[in-house]
Amino acid sequence: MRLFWEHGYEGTSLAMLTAAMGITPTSLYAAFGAKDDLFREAVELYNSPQSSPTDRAMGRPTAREAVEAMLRGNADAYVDPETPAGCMVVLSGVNLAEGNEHIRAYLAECRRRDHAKVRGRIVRGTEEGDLPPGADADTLASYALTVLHGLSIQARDGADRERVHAVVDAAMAGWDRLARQARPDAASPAS
Amino acid sequence: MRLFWEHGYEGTSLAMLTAAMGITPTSLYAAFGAKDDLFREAVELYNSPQSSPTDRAMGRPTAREAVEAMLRGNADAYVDPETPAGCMVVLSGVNLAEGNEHIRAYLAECRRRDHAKVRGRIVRGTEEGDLPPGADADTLASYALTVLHGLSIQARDGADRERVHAVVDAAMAGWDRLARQARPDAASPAS
DNA sequence: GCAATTATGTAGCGATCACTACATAAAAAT
DNA sequence: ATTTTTATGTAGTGATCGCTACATAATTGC
Repeated sequence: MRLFWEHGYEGTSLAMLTAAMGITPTSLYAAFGAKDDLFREAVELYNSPQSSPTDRAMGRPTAREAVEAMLRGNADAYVDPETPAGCMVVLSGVNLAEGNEHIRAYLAECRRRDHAKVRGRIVRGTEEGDLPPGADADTLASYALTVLHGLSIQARDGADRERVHAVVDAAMAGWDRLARQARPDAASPAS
Repeated sequence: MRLFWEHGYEGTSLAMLTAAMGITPTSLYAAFGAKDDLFREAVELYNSPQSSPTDRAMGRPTAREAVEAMLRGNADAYVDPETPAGCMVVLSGVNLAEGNEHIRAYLAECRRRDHAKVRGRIVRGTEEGDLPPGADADTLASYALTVLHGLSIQARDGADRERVHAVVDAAMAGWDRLARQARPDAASPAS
């Protein structure tokens, strides 16, 4: 997982994997199947609920707190010196040769699910009243995930904890105003 | 440039490059040198001032307009169906095998220069008075670039023009409030 | 026209890629 | 104890990687 996380799918060779695991290619293939099977298992481990800051954050009492906690929890993980910088789902399948597009598609699907999680939490916020009823959940979620994905690049470029939290501060500064902007198809408020 | 843009440095093979250019490896090496030399030339072409939305945007009359124009100009380019999605500088050197770290370092330096450009434009805004004097230029620039970098991922994931512009709307919604937040070392305003 | 130079194509270099046939070693079943 | 099954290591598969020696073709200088 750490090798794929750091070097990406194609940047990680079987030789690197077998050396890190202390086993031979035969054993690796017997245990995990092909390279992309192993990669999927590594991504699933990365996304496991007990270690996912996103899943934990969604439980916060309000949508705003949930989004902010998601950004901060992930930001902390991105700059953790114990692990590779940034998010594995964002960074491990960007550069692919012809024939490996399914890796990108798989990771894009993971990101799409994250978007759906955040979007769902925001919708819940409008239902529970901590967000205005006309708030544009889709755009709010896209905005939150854009910042989240951007933080992966910042982390890879060496941003420290203070820096990424300052960016989260900045990202959240406009939240309330943003939430008041109704989605285009929402019914007009009765002035 | 388009091949490197789409597939990244290692995802683009010499065979792909020679096929696209219609020349043989010998001619390619005679004209451009090694693969990383060609890559650098491609990035320089990508970053050429006459086609850089960022450079054009920095000329806007206020810092806020400059940042917003930078985001919108790049966002338009990221979703242009005529070119690969997202930003070449952000996306072409993410996954690298051992031994090619200099490619990431080169692109990270490009991104650092973009940060410096935006930061410089924001500082100018504080000097010219269209931003409060204590505005935290470093954090504002980091925030703008985080959104910018995140937009590259959104574009790769298939976001369309409407979507990325909605994200830019969201990103700019908090700008004025953000600009009023003084940097930590700024002198306290009188009263 | 002829020699020197430059440009281009062919073929193949060693290295590494993901992956596997084969043989051996350990474990389980009978 | 013997056979069957499972696990593991060795060695090497064809393919492709970036790159280049060599030969030929086009161009240039005189």
